[in-house]
Order: sequence, then C-alpha cells, then structure tokens
Amino acid sequence: MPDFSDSVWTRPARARTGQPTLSREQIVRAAIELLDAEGAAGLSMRRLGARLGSGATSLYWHVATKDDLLELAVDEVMGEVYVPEAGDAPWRIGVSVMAGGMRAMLLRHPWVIGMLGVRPTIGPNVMRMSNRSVGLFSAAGFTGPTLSHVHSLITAHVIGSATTEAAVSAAVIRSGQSAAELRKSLEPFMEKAIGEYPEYAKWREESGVLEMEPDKVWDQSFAFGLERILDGLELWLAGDKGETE
Amino acid sequence: MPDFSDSVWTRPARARTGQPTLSREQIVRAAIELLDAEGAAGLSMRRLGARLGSGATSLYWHVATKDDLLELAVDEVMGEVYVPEAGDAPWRIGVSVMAGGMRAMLLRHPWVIGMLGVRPTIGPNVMRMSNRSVGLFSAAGFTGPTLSHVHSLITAHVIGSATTEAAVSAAVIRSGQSAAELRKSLEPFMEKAIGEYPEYAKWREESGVLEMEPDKVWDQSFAFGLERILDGLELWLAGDKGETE
DNA sequence: TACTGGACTCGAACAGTGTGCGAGGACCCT
DNA sequence: AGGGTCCTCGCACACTGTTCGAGTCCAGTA
Repeated sequence: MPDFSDSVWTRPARARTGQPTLSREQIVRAAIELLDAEGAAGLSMRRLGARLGSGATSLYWHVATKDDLLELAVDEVMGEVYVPEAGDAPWRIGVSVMAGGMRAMLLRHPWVIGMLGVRPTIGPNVMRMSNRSVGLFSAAGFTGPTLSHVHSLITAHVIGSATTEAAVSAAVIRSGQSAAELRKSLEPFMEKAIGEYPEYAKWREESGVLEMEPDKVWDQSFAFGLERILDGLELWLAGDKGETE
Repeated sequence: MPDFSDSVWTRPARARTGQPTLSREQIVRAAIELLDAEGAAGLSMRRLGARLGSGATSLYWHVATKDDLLELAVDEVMGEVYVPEAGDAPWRIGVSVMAGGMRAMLLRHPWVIGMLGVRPTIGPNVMRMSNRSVGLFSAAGFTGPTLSHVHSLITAHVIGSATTEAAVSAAVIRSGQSAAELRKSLEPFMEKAIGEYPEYAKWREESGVLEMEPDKVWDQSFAFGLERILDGLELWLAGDKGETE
C-alpha cells in the first residue's frame, strides 16, 4: 500500500501570497547574518537557501553568482558607516568619526576584510561614502590628486588596523579561550623563541604590554595612529609641502 | 584475456632514488608558484599534486592541512622582505625601506593580502621581521606600548594600501583590458552616477587624475601617505606628546 | 639472508561545494 | 481557455579538502 503521508495531496498547498517569496534584499540580509555568525567559510548557497526556507538554486534567479552576492553584501554593510557632512565639524573630527565608524563596521563584519583585496567595491553605498569623503577632505583644504591620496591614507589605516586586529581576534575565538589564556598557552612557545629574537623579547618584557587589556590596546593603537596621520596632514596643509622630495 | 598492459608486472619499477620525492619546502614553493600564477582560487591540493607529479593525498604526509600549507606559504614570502638593521641609516630611511619592501612583496603575491585578516602569522620569518622592526623603532626613540603602536601604524599603512591597489589591479587583469581601457568602458556607468554623487564627480573632473598613469598614482599615493605618517611620528618624538588628548 | 618497522606514496571514497539546465507551478492578460 | 512571464527547484556535473587503508620502498638488526 502506497504511502500518502507525503504526497501532493496530503501536503498543504504552498503558502503563496501571490508575491514572490524571495527577494534580493532578503537574500543579502540573510547572507550577512550567516557571514556574521559563521564567517566566510560558513556561507554556502545551500545553507543560505535552507535558512530562507527555499531551494538553493532558487537564489540564482535573484543573484547571478555567489561572488555577486558577496559584492552586494559588502556594499550593504558599507552603508552602515556614517560619514559626517562637510562643515558639520572641524575636519579632524569629521575624519575621525568616519574612520572610527568604518573600523567599527569592519570589526562587526570581519568577513568583509578578506574580500576587500579581491575586487574593488563600487556599489552605491561605497559611492555615497566616497562622495561624502570628498566633501570632507576638500573642505579641509585638500585638492586634486592629493585629495585622493589623503582619502586612501585614511582608509588604508582603517583597513590595515582592522586586518591585523581581526586576525588576532579570529584566532582567539577559534581557540575557545580568552585572549589572556591564549597568550598564556603560547608562553612556552615564546619562551623558546626568545633566544632567536632578542630585541623583540626585550621589548616584550619591558613594554608592559603583557599586562594590558587587549581590547584597550587595539583601540589605543588605532587612535594613536590616526592622530599621527592627522598631525602629518595638518603639517602638510600648514605649508612646507615640498619638504620631503 | 586479461589486460596486462597496466599491471604491477608490466609497469616499470618506480623511479625511486632512495630519497623521498616530496619535501615540505618543495611543496610550499610549488604552492607559491601556483598562487602567484592563478590566485587563491587556483590552488587546490589535486592541482598542486599534479604539478609536483605526485598524488594529491601524498601531500598530506608533509602538511597537516591546506590551511597549514597556506600559513607556511605566507610566512615564506614574508621572508622576502628586507628589514634594515637598526643604525644602518636614519630611521626614516630604514622604515621606508622596510615599508616599501613589504608593499612590493604584497603586490608580487597579492593572494597573501586576503589571508592576513584570517589568522595571525607567527612563523619564523615574520618573527625575524618583527625582531628587526623593534630594533629600528627603538633606535628611533620609541619605547613601550608606543613602539608597538608605531609598528602597527606602519604595517597597517602597507597592508591597507596594498589591499585596495591589489583589488583594482585584480579587476584590471580579470577584465583582460588595460587600466585605461577599463576606465573608458566604465565611463558610461560613471556618467550616470554623476548626478547622484556631485562632489565626487566634481573632484574626478578637476583633479586631473584621469590623465595620469595608474601605476604612478599608486606609487605616489603610498609614498605621500608614508611621508605624512613619518612626519606625524617625528612631530610626536619632538615633544608635544600630549597635544591631542 | 630474512625479517621487521618505519618512512612515504597513493587510489578510493565521503561529504560538501558552485552552478547550468530544464521541468514545472503560479499568476496576469487577452 | 490559452499563452506568457515570473519564479522555484530537483537533478546532475565537475570539483573541493580530507580520511583510511593498502601498498611500496629502504635501513637496520638478527
């Protein structure tokens, strides 16, 4: 006797509202959730489909390719970054707000970092950010190619700091220990290396960096760097522009 | 009638010299070659095995996991970076040499960039670099946590600049066109965007950046940023260390 | 010389990946 | 009622990293 418990007849009619059940925005949002929760390796089209209650290949009607989806996701989270309007505050403050916001975003969505080097992002949100940035820097007094260099300098600092910070924090998470515990369990390894790397070892011991709270150190490092950069830029604006060439 | 053309008997004795045919260094070297030629997506254990004339799974005797292999590869190329000895030159020069060398390495091996954010590198070559760097910065007059911040600042600049540069250059390569051609074919897209991003468009038009040679622009941008950073650091060394807090 | 044990290689297999294709269902318009 | 468009999805393909166990070779010992 055939089993009708799962046939077309016993199964309830598909819950269709007449509207498509999937949308590109919905897919992108779900992808970001998955990426946040499990990292780049945790996102597969099949798992994403399952999370949305639909077949994996259905996604391909809304999105040409997984790479495209990632590009959309990157641009989407870029939209979370607030860039102040030019003139709302002194330019140093404006730039700091932008840089801090972008750093926070990258640490919220660390999977973005690994994608920045793969293809340039030119989505609408990135464009909006760029547009605002130009305003910010041009109000500060930068023009022409230099303006672009300044923009690159600031974003490079954000991306670069976030890269190493994210790498370490990923290692901490993977280890299942706290940062302090992880450092302790690496201690013997370091101990052995001391002989070979004397300068490094000496600094490590004397700097007092071992007793500091890791998160605070990252914040300080980022802020310190940003201040030095802004100082350097202000100096350049102040006049001696040909000093170093 | 059985086919003996490929049996143990007809097959020539394995060309064994008595030495193992595979070695970890050889594998890492081949992996780097493959990564350089085809990027991160082009490296698979099977292809790597084929390139070495051996079975894919043979690699697993020398290397625990693909991730381990990548870590080895990253550390290996890090070894290509020359870090001057402290005292061989004024510290600004020393730091510039190191930063420039690291940038060049990252552009030679752009696949490294995408891996830096995934896990921290603590291989011997990276340690050697760190050791040298400490010497460099400490000779410049930096101490304690600040020394670490300065180190982070410089490497962040290198990594950050290389990230966006590599992204663009990857896009150019993928497009199969020259940078200028690619820009031209993106022109209509940009044209349409001008209305929405007025500041950006205005800068784009007036800056003269469109007529410049792309490679030169990258170099200039990197050098400009580095000089600003070094200026900022020198200023800090000069004294007014509490100025901005 | 025979035998053992370690160093090393490798084919088969498993679970999982991105994606093309074609069949089909649901809806709207004529 | 018939067609056309939008949308979903199962199947299949070629490929991935990795495990397992069998096998091959060589050095050392008895």
